[in-house]
Amino acid sequence: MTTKRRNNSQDVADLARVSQASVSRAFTLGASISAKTKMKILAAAEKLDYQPNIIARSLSKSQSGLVGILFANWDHPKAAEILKGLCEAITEKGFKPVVQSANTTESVDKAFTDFLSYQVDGVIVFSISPSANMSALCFRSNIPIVILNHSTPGINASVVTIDSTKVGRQIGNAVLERSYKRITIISSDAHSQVLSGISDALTETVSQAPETEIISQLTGVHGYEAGVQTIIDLWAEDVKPDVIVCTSDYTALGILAGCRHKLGIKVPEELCIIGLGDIPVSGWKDHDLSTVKIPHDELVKTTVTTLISKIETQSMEPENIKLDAK
Amino acid sequence: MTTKRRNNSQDVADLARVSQASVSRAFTLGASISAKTKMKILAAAEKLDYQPNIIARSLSKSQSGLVGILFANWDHPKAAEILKGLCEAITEKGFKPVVQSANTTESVDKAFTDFLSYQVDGVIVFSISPSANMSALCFRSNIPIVILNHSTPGINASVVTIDSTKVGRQIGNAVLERSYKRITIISSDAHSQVLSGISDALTETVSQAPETEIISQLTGVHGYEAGVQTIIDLWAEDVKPDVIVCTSDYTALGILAGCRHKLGIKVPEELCIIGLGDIPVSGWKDHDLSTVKIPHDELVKTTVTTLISKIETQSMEPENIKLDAK
DNA sequence: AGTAGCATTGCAAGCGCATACATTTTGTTA
DNA sequence: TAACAAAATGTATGCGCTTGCAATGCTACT
Repeated sequence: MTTKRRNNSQDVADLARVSQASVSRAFTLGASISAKTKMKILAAAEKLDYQPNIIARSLSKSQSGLVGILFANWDHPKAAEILKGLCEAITEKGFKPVVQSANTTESVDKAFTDFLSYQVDGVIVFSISPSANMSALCFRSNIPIVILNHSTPGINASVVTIDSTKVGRQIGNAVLERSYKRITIISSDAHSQVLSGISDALTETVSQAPETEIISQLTGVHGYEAGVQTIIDLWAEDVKPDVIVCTSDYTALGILAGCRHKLGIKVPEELCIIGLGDIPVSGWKDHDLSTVKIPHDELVKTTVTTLISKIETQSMEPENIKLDAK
Repeated sequence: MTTKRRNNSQDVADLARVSQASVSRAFTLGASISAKTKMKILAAAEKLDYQPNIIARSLSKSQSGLVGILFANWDHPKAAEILKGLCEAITEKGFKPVVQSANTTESVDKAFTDFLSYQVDGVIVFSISPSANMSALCFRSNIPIVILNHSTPGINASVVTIDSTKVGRQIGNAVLERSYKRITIISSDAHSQVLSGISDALTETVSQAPETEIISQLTGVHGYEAGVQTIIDLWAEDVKPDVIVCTSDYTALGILAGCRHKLGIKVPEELCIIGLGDIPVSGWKDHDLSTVKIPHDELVKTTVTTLISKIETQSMEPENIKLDAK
């Protein structure tokens, strides 16, 4: 079977008895063209299944309308929601998202060079940072980068995160209000900026109450099973906090299960568990967790808005945007 | 700030003192070029931050290397995993995924025309079907479509699904083996092919055992809360199955919670709950569900492989591929 | 040395569209 | 109705790359 060529603007022009340029104008918003010929052209286009070839348009306008999304953390409880939000917001702004998955340094670099090849107009990075090399390259090429949910100092890129210091203070205040005394912090990622922000602010806040203290801090605990094990270990070592602050809701659920089914600890009577992340499960009736709500939707929208505005203004100024959590 | 033009192949050619065509060949696998000049060109390219402009390449080769992913069901428990799998598999094959979100008829059509504009080489559709119009248009334009996890007859597209008939038989056999007598089927999507396949095969299988029957079948039940309510309603109406087959694991969890916390029904002693979907929660220790495992990974890989092979062979033959579940 | 045969390289013509510029048409005003 | 401004259209070029074809360089063999 011979592959029949797609119809192009010239074909439409011939059918409508106008010049190719007019066809182009008919499909360009605000171009100088009369209503009458525009009608004629659109009719002809319809008849020929014609759609402007955006690849060609991209080439001649030297901007592709593509936004690269580099997605690292697919295990994030809200991964689907976040990606959906990004894609929809990007589409709504008249761009198209090209998604790449990457989590090692090499694959991130590879993804970035691919993005450059595809002439993306901007890049959104989720839960990871590009190498200094790549961010510099993008900077030279005038391609703005916005990083969501991860912050690395010294990168030529804008960053959108939650205000972890504020979250830490909020948790701290909540803890003080309820007169808890012994705090344990459990997190998965030891190097997370969010963690250290929370940890610092929490430490500072509770330091004002003489009898309240952080009795232990564990990192590298990730997921449900690990949560179960962790709480068992803590009790075995006789480390018994009355509040546990947990940076992942899944882990929080594991801790909860461990308390109830293995150790017979009453939650929330004997032990209060505070999670961070707002996974849907946590709202279910048979669990009782306190959760810090992260405004993912707002984070996502802000990210896209920031990027698009940078694309349109050709601005490469790095911005640092922090949103409040609840 | 004046936007400096990205370097192009001519710039590299000038620096390396060769023709522009040679630069192109240096970046084309298997092109006729000597090792020596290739080195020289690559060095020059490196120096200039040069990356071939894939947009231009696409235009001249009239194939974009883009694959459209139309993603409808972001609430699917494995949405992130599936999308990740699709993106990675597509990238691995040397293509790039462009993701669109759509669930209404109009937005699907819009997404498809966008895909056509972007000259995608193929389209993957998840959990929804394109309109007959669009599939016909793609057919005329030689753009293969593969639909994952949804089947609509009479569409010019290939379909990859699980073999629901076989799943239905498997469940049926399991039910018979354990001598359950009264079956209730609960599903979210009334029009799902998967459901009817399971339902039919299950009906047929259990019809061989005289005392076993399907006592009720509910559709439109979706999510945890709905599951809780449903089981309460059933018991209130004195409809008391000893097995519930549930096409969504979230709903299954709701039913489970309802049994245990609201009605005091012992699971699995008094009632067996069978879920379909394999969400991670279901493996947790404090739940006891039977789950039909769906080989998402295999489905995803098969989908991509099928699409790419169609792209490369220019084949528009619709295929119907069914995989086994466990 | 001469030359056939092959590997390299250069040349130039597109790919489909946008757009600066030239040209024609339309509308406006005296 | 002439004269001129504004709007509409056509013409021609370029975006950066691939690729058919022609020209060149090289090897091997007589």
